Amino acid sequence: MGRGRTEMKRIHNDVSRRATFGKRRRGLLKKAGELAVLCGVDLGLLVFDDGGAGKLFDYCSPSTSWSELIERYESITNHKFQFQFQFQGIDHDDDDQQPLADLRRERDRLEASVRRQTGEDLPFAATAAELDDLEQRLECVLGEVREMKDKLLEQQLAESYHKVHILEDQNSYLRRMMGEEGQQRAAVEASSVAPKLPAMAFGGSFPEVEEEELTTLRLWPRQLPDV
Amino acid sequence: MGRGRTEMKRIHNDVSRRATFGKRRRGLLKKAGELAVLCGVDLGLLVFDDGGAGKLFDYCSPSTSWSELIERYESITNHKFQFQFQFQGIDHDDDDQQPLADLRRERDRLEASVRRQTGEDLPFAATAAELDDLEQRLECVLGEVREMKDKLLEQQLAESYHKVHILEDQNSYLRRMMGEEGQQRAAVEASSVAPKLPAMAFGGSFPEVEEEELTTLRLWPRQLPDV
DNA sequence: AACTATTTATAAGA
DNA sequence: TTCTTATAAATAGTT
Repeated sequence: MGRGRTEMKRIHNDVSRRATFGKRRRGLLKKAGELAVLCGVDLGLLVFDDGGAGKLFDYCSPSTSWSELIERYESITNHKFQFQFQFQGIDHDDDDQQPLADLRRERDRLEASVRRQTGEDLPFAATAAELDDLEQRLECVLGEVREMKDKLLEQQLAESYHKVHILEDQNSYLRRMMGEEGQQRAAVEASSVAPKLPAMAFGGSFPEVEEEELTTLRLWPRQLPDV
Repeated sequence: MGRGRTEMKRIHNDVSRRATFGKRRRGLLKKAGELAVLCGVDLGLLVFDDGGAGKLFDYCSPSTSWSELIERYESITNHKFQFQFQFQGIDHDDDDQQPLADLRRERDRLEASVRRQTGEDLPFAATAAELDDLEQRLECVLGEVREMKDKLLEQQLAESYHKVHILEDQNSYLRRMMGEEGQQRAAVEASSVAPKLPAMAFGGSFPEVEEEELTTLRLWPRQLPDV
């Protein structure tokens, strides 16, 4: 797809290969997401970028997780993968983990002190490192969770403001349609939990919010990764 | 691509969903192969067909294998499936294993989602309560990990003090045995770097600490702390 | 990163 | 199902 057909072999020009990688990778991830959503199937896509940063791109369908996918794959293919425990430090480029750094430094100091006194390495070093690693990862995940919670609350708040606005509009329209005598009944608190007004309750004349608008403003668009 | 645009939601008509699944699945697998060949990268695609036969469709680039892909994925995302293994023998009650497994699964899902995340959109639906719960559990586990680490360090420190004490005893005994003339040479600072005293340096007469005692008091028992 | 000429994928129909 | 075809989407080459 493009200007001229593409030979199906490795692109040797470094620049065009990188460009193509970016474009096709994006396309593939998008299509993977589309397939998952349109057909409601579980799938996963893993792409490794060996050049440069050695990044990883992946997609897995919303209803599942990679560990689940792998488990299912294993059970189907009857393969058993041995996962090695490894402790290569994933460098955390962010230096904002000051208390953690302090803790680690303190521990290093203690270990060094003990080594100085005993001339022996700590046989627990592996376990201590494991705990350290575990702690780091937990901190990381906890941070992510908190961030997500913040975002969630923010969006929910925005959404509820939007809902209030819609309800106020409906309310005022309702009052106008019903006239003075029904006003007391219809004047519900806009900010309280208001039951959805039945669409056809007024002979189909009630001005529903446009479906299109509801779609674009809805809280959790099952949007495909725009990667 | 086709006659009319396609709404990106699950196709409800069973026949067209199946047809679309076949077409798009083939297309996706083809494009995955093209990306792998054109750009010379490692990638893998897993698609599960839940309906009917429960078939599995997959592709992985010629230069690699699924087990390798999974290993690389593990090492990059720092997933550890034996994560919970670290807690075995430390957890007192076995009831703690279930929340851990839950936590692990939750974390997998979370990490995948966060990685998928672009811009401000959260690609999966989560309630604030769920995140709250997750946060609490993470905090709890994090607390446990820190506690374990602290206890480890405490224990190691205490044991090193004990060892220092033994060395001091040996040292003073040594001084007594050697008499006044050797005292200067032997009186090393107990807390400084002390070269290991050769056991048989004094004709086998040096009163070694009892082996039995050394065992019970031995500094670094190769076992998990009995926390 | 944007653009656009083309190719490719595929939705609906046969 | 498979083939056909009109049309949407992806993208190669270019700027």
